[in-house]
Amino acid sequence: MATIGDVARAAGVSRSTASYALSGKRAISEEVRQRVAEAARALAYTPNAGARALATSQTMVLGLLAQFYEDEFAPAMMQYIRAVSDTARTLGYDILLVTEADGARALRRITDSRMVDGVVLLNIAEHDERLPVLRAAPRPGASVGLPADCSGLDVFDLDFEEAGRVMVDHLHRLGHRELILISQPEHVVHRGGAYVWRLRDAAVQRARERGVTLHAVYGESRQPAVGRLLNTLLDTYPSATGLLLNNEAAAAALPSVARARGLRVPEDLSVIGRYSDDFAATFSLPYSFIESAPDRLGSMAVRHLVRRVESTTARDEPYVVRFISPELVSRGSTAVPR
Amino acid sequence: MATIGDVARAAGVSRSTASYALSGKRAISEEVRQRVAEAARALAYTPNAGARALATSQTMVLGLLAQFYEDEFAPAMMQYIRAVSDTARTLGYDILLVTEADGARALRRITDSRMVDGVVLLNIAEHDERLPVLRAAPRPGASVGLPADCSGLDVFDLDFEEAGRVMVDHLHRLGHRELILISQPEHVVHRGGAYVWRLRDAAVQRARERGVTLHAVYGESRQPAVGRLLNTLLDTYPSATGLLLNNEAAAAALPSVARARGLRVPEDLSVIGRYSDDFAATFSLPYSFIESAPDRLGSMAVRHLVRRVESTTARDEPYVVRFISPELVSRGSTAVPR
DNA sequence: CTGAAAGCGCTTACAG
DNA sequence: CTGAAAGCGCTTACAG
Repeated sequence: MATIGDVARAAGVSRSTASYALSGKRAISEEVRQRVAEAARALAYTPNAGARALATSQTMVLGLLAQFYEDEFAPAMMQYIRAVSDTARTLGYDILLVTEADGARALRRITDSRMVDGVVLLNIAEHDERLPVLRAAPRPGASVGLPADCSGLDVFDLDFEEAGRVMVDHLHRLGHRELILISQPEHVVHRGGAYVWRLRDAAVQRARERGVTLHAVYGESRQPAVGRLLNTLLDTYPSATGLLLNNEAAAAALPSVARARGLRVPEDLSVIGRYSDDFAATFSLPYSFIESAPDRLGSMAVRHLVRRVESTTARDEPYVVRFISPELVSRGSTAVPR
Repeated sequence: MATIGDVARAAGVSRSTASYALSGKRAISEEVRQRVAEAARALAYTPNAGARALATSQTMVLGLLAQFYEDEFAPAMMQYIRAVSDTARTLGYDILLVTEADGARALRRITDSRMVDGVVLLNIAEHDERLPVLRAAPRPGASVGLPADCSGLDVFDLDFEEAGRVMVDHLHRLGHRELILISQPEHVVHRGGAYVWRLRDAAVQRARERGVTLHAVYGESRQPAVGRLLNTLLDTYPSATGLLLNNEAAAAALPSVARARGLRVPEDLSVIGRYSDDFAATFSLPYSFIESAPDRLGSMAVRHLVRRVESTTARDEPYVVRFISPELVSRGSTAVPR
């Protein structure tokens, strides 16, 4: 493989001149610039990334830390990964994907060894063990998801409280007075999935304010348990007219449960989910839903991170916590109660 | 961040001794070894990855090239990515994930710049434009999926021909004489998805040999089209007693279609799918299926790649093409025809 | 068993 | 506008 030295020799200039001609970081006579460009082209010169990283302390790589849990409904994760990866590439960065079970250790490894210029944390927990590591790390980070302590990183998340209120308000306005809310399984809360209780608590409170009866339960994340649960709930609360789903697996299972029970949506039951448009397409879910916007969140996280990485002034700006407002996408699955 | 020089100074030895003490690559007195280890620990020393890569020409990073297509059923991809990532980490490698639309260009970029020691290609097409780039690249590669020309890389795939035969034979043995095979959409074939016609052609031929009528059609990849297609086919071939699915979206859509038609499986219809165990769990598919084994394939690809990367003898061994034998996982969805 | 030195391939002040 | 040189942080022959 050709080095900058080969290019310089071929162009008849010094290595520094070749470097400057290629980077454009100082004035170069047009003639020399062309000779260097031509030599680089002819030799198919590509800078050695390691050497450049060593010289500049920049790798043009971002770490992406994804956590996987056995008991979790996986299809949602891919969209965040794609959003982060695509946005990063647009900005000139590659992605080092880390799926190690011990996220804290992995984070330390890739930042301490200077493999990455910054880091995006996915699937963040309320008291995420990666956070102290990130705060002590020599590289900045951003998270998708809201931890209890947001110091030392930029945070991006859906406004789950508002999402809960929007769900309740929407059905209340249509005249519903008894609703069921199925959240993620309780162990997701124990693991630190704050978005579960954030939506739930806000929905419960809003329901109380509106005089709406809300049966808030924790769900399951797998079939057939989640299907059974849906049936049990519909049996237990026959007078409930609306179903709120902060649980992807439950949403994916609902169509077949509804069909089996001969339950028409929205005539017999109004339904609002919380997932992404892409998820709805994959599972062909015919329900109105709060868009969880993984693409927007992933993209925002990367853009902010890159800004912090690249600008010396941005590096020391205060950290931000940014919420996306929930958008209710109508698919016609809500109506005046029966 | 501490450098090897800092460690050496703290331990009162030269940098080379510190390096050797840490790597164990030459004999070191136990006392010095301990002093160096202690100094490294105290200073939280982590080698700079770029510097090490420059000195050793090894990055300990593997590239993972994933292609995404708009018209594709995405959930399957994640399992390959996880398998590759987890296996790589086990072997001491990190993963550079590239999702760029222009895969050939991306491949050239990461290999020419020496960002990676080797490369895994996912979602490979029959005449994949990344292949010539890989053959010319200074780094070895492995693919999951079988291209037309396997020269210059290691290839791993499910034996889709055998899968087609196993499906037909299984139902033939039970007494079925008329079957429907739903493949991926035809545009997947046009794009170079050879596994589609590999399974299809083998199934067609085996059916002919066995005297079985096989209606082989291309499917859809999205709802609601795929649901409509299922209904149309079941209407068109009412005497067919078995359904073979080489199409994830169709498999995911079948339960609700069957329920809507009051169709019992396997009493009225025997069904065999082709997907992974994980996919079956996610969509709670109650059908017997040929395991597509993304974890095994991803893991094999990485192991072979790493062997080639690390061993000078393996580097020049002939390239391999390895097929996984299809395993029929019984879920009780096949029976003697009605 | 240990050290001084060269070299990996870049970038960027320093000097002219 | 251009070049010679230093330096980024490692590893590894070379020498003793």
